[in-house]
Amino acid sequence: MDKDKIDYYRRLGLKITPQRLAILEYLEGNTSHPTAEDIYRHVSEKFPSMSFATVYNTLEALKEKGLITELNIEGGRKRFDPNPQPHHHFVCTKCGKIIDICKSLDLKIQNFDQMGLIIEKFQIFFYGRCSKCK
Amino acid sequence: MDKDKIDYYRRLGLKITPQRLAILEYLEGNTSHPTAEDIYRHVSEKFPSMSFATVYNTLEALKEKGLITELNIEGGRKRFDPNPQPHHHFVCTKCGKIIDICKSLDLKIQNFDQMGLIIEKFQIFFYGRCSKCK
DNA sequence: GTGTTTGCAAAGAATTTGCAACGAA
DNA sequence: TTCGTTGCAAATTCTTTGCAAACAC
Repeated sequence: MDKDKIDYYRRLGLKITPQRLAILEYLEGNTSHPTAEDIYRHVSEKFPSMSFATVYNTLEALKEKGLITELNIEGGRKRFDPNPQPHHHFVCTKCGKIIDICKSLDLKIQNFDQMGLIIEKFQIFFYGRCSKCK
Repeated sequence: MDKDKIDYYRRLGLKITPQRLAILEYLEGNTSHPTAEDIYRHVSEKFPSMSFATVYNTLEALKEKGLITELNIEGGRKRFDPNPQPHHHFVCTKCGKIIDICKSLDLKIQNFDQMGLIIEKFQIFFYGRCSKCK
């Protein structure tokens, strides 16, 4: 990872340790929506002494900075999504694959103020069959 | 609960035990999106000997019959929603309250077939502030 | 009677915590 | 030097399982 990017993370208030760097590198451009375990397995190849606590720690820090999103999808475990642009998700009900749906979807979100609600963001989960499973 | 309703559940293939009845009664019309623990706490007042296994058992059976939906919302624990009509959810990012959004939302879900995806259903989570927290 | 459900206790998965040692800035 | 991070192990939290007894139908 280049210095500019590291400086960017630092300016956000993240201390950059080698472990964190490895996690950031693994997440960068990753569209597989990994679980904490996926991240642990991958990064601990490079840092065999690394613990889960560090993974969760780092993920929590990244979440606070808005660099990743936590996805809670049926199946229990949390998944982490480093895609910074607003998007939605398709979940294959057979194989479990999660696909980013990046197209912007027009949604009439008027009338929420009448209900006294202020919407900050919304997230859509589509469920169905992916091209391999249909 | 009246006999007709019980018969309805029986015809779905559910054996109706007193514990299950109590769970069904608790869920009927319930819009609080309870966790398994909420259900356990409430029903165990009537059946102090009841175990969590029975709660999870029953919820699993109801889920299979399509009578309830499982919601996975940030925070880790599963929530259960007995509202049978298609709807979406608003989650208050401050107090955690979950509100049903029952209005039908037009969503252009064309083009998914071009991506090779077959959509069975979709679910929208809105995040923001509720009337008390804004 | 038959097969399912219950309750218990124990196991299991996923995540979080306490704390001493370490290391980035 | 300072304060946040790491690694370890243990603790928590939430959910599931195995099995004998009880129960619905």
